[in-house]
Amino acid sequence: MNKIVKVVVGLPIEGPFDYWVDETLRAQIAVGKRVRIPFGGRKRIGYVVGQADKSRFPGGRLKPIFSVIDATPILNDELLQLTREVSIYYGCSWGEAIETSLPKALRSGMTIDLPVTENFLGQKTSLHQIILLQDLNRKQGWDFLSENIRQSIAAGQDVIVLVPEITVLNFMAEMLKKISDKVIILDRKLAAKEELNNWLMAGAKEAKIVLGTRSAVFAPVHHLGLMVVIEEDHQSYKQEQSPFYHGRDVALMRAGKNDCRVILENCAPCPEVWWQAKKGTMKLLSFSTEKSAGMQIVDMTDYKSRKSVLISVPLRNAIEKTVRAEGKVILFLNRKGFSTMTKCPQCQFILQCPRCETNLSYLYAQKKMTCGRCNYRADLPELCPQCRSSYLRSSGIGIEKLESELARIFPKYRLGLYDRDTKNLPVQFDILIATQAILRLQNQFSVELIGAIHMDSELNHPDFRSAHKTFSLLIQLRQMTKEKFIVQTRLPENYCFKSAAKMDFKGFYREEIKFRRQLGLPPFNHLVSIIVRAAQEKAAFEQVNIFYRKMQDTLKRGIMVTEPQPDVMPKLRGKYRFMILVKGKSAEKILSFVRTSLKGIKRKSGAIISVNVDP
DNA sequence: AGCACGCCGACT
DNA sequence: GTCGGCGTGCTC
Repeated sequence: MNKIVKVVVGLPIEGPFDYWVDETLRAQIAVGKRVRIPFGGRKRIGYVVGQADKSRFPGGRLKPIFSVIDATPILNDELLQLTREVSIYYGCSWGEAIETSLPKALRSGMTIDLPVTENFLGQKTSLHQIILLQDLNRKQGWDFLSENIRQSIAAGQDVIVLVPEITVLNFMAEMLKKISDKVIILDRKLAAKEELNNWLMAGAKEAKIVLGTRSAVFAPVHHLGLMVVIEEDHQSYKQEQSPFYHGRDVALMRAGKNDCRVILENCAPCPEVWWQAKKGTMKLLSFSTEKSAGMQIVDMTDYKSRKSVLISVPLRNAIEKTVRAEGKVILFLNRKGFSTMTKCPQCQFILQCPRCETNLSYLYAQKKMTCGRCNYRADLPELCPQCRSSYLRSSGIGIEKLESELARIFPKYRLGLYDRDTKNLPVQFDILIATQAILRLQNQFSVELIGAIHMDSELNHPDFRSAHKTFSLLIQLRQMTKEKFIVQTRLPENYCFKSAAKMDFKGFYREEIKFRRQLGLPPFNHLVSIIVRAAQEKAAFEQVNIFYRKMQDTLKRGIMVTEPQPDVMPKLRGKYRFMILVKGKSAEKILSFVRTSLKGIKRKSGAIISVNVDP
């Protein structure tokens, strides 16, 4: 019965693979344990997913496993099933899904001493219910959340709370410690040893709160009662490498298996999620604002002619009034650094990243040119590197340039900067000039006035989520101001601004859903994006077209394929990128279509194809 | 993902 | 003649 084990590995190949188990190892074998195996001529770690008496492997005699690593399985049935489901949905191998679910210490084969605990999979412990919590009132929203968490803990159940990133995690940790003294933190950025320790504590028997980033959705808790996803649509929940999973969606999968409750929290929910609530799959719970700060839209088309006018008259007046009354101001500009383009006025040469071909930004504080996509850095050249006859001129506005403009306009005001790399909020300031990184602190402080310098850059992105992203930014910024919110735009008639000004959520989602329906975008279809990348542009281009032609030939009903186009990032880290979008009702059907199309096509050397479900 | 096997150009 | 290019295919 246990002569043969079925093993999967953390590689993009399906398996499972059969191995022979020597008699001396048979007693140790169990599903969910790690084993050391010979694989493709080298030693690897494999994960036992099954046992058998005989193998159907046609290749003759099986290789024997070297050893069994774990005394107790590190994966219980629930996590085995969950990772299996994740692998099917996102189109990766089971082994890859298992590997992303584990702390790095365990992937590297470290041995551990794990106590034996049973898990409660399949036992109906609570009502499976999904709540979409729209929390525009921090007090009531928090009361609701903490009450739910408290109830689960009191019932002896575990709670998993997912947060988008570390600042929110630290803040939430303090809040959650008021509810329970057992708050376990899980984050891939922890040191290997600490990560493993916390992972082990997450698996302990007593009820606890596991607080973590994306990967904490796989926390090995045994009696899951509630999952909370804070800022449900945050970008960081989507893994940008294979497996391209979304933390929120895996949370929903996991909750479905365990019959546990889910609370998805967001001020301006993702339209896909909003639609679920509208259809009744989820319950929408809205706590409205006690008092909403006034929002004023300033039409900047009038300012077009006058050069270098960043601050409109109404905004300037509001800043003066606020600072005079000893209030604080945030000016929002979603662009790091000083300038965004550096050009030679003589020969028109533009400084670009050698790997991404994007214009380099200048970081004034660091005196460096940098690429916003990769981590390329260079010094600012004295003269034009091409014609050597002129100094370079910079244009394009980042927060550092805005700071210098403001220093000119308001020489007496204290100015501060805040972006992704800012560690601490400036201690004293009258005006804080910030990128969207400021939203990390949205629950931690607020100001009297927020001015958005131009909100249009987001809206002009060729991304079907851009309208919602803009709306969401507007709503979140508005929540951070106590008195006034001024938005400068050249698109004042756009529904994002109009509905945000009126706090008209229904209006916004009605428009957005209409737009999504017309174009057959989520939630009405699933999207799968296929990115073909290669160092040689020709290789990438030819590969994507080979693939596209094959897809055309084998096209199925209900599946739509767009023509290949350069990706939003046409070149990244030295690789040219082309994209195909596939649309269809079911992600699984799209994926199986993509798989069959992929089979037997001619492969161009150096071209890499990656498949991203729900990009 | 690696690594081995396999079929066409410049070397001692 | 052989060394080696990377194109193709497999890993129990």
